[in-house]
Amino acid sequence: MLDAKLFRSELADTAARLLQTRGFKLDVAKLEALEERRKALQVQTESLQAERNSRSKAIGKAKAQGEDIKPLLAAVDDLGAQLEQAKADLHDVQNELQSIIEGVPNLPASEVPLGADENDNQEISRWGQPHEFAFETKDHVDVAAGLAQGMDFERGAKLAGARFVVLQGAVAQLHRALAQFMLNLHVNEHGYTEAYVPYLVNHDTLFGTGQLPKFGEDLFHVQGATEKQVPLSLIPTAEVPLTNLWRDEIADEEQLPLQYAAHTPCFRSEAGSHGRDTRGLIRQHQFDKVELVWLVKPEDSMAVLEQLTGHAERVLQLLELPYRKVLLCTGDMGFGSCKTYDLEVWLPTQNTYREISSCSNMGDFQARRMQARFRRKGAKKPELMHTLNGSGLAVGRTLVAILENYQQADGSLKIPTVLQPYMGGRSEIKAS
RNA sequence: GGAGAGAUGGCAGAGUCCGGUUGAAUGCACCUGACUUGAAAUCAGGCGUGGGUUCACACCCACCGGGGGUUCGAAUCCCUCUCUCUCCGCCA
Repeated sequence: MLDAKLFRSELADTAARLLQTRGFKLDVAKLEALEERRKALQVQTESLQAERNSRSKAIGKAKAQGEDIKPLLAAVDDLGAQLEQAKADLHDVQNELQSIIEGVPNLPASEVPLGADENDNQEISRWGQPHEFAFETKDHVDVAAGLAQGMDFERGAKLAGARFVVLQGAVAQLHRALAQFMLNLHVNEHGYTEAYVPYLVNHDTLFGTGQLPKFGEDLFHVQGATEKQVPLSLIPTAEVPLTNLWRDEIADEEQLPLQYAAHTPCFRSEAGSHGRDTRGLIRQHQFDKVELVWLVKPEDSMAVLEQLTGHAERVLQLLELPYRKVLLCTGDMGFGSCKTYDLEVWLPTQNTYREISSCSNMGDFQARRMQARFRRKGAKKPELMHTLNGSGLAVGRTLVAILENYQQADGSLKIPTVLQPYMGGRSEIKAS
């Protein structure tokens, strides 16, 4: 959510920037009209309230002194109805304004390249050399099939439906090893606080990070057994619970920065993705991810984005997976982000780089929705924090990358050195 | 699942029965000043959040877990939801 001031004093400029950077059309005339109406109604409502308050006070005083309050009551007779009407009108206008403002994406940072879609993203760097295979490579589905059928999509479909999988044996173990390795790295070496969080969250929480009200159809929603229970939704990423840890709170300056890491499952309905990445583990309704979240002072957030991205890169480097780092253009960035780096891992069978991590500086966009603030030492007014998040990494896609990059001619799989301690010291998974 | 108690400012804790100058006593914490070589102690003052009008000074509105209601007026009365605690039952 952007600062309401941008829709008042700087409306024309804001609209121009949104259109230029995100192709987002702001209805300036409508906003101006609504704002004008809002101002008039709010002034009217508040002055009616002020009048009611003072008259009620007078009645109280008169009554305490034993005077006759009947004439005073009569004088206040029609105030109630007037006030009720003004309140209702104001409420309507404010709701309308609010729903427009809530739907406006964040403004990109000035250094973000202008562009319409992923074709305009800017490659920043590449790390590692894609391995030359002396044999015909199999994709991760086929590699896993040769490892005691460790990846079972038929059974996944039987149990739950399309885009679900069952992992078994050494492949399941490798999946777990990856998550453990990543979480340990971030907690032990990068200073993150490990967190275990709810996988179901309420709508206030989803509003805070920006999933609601606009992107509800990307989520799985859960209704309790009784009508009266509050509706919950499965988290699409641990960013949601981790960032919301500080919703409606004011931190002391010295408590910042806060950094959290969590390994959680993530659930996405993938509505609108029919036919995309239908084969394999790339796009599932349920996948695991190790997520990194920072809550920082505004002046630190850009530097922290570099640091955070570096932490995700470190995972790929230690796993010796070739990747590239991409700065997303204005048109390809997420709704709430002001600057995003994607990390893309090399997949030999697709002969291309595929997204495995996305690291974003959300600026104060989420903090404003959440009212997550901090107070500088000696300052009176609290300020909004900046929030950042990044995958470090998506576990399922990392498993894909390992199956494809570490496959051997005989159908076995080499285990990356750093994972071997998590695999009982084994250096390979034999073909079955 | 059954029975009961509760939710007030950064924290603790009055006020709620009997609605009225209560945005809320008091204590602690915190900030500023005085005293002190410095500190402690003491004294004086300050000290919630969001929003609106205004160039500004300032003024006004809302908020006592959330939502709704009664009333000229609600922290206080009524309904409802959520959460916390105690006891019993059940359970990974």
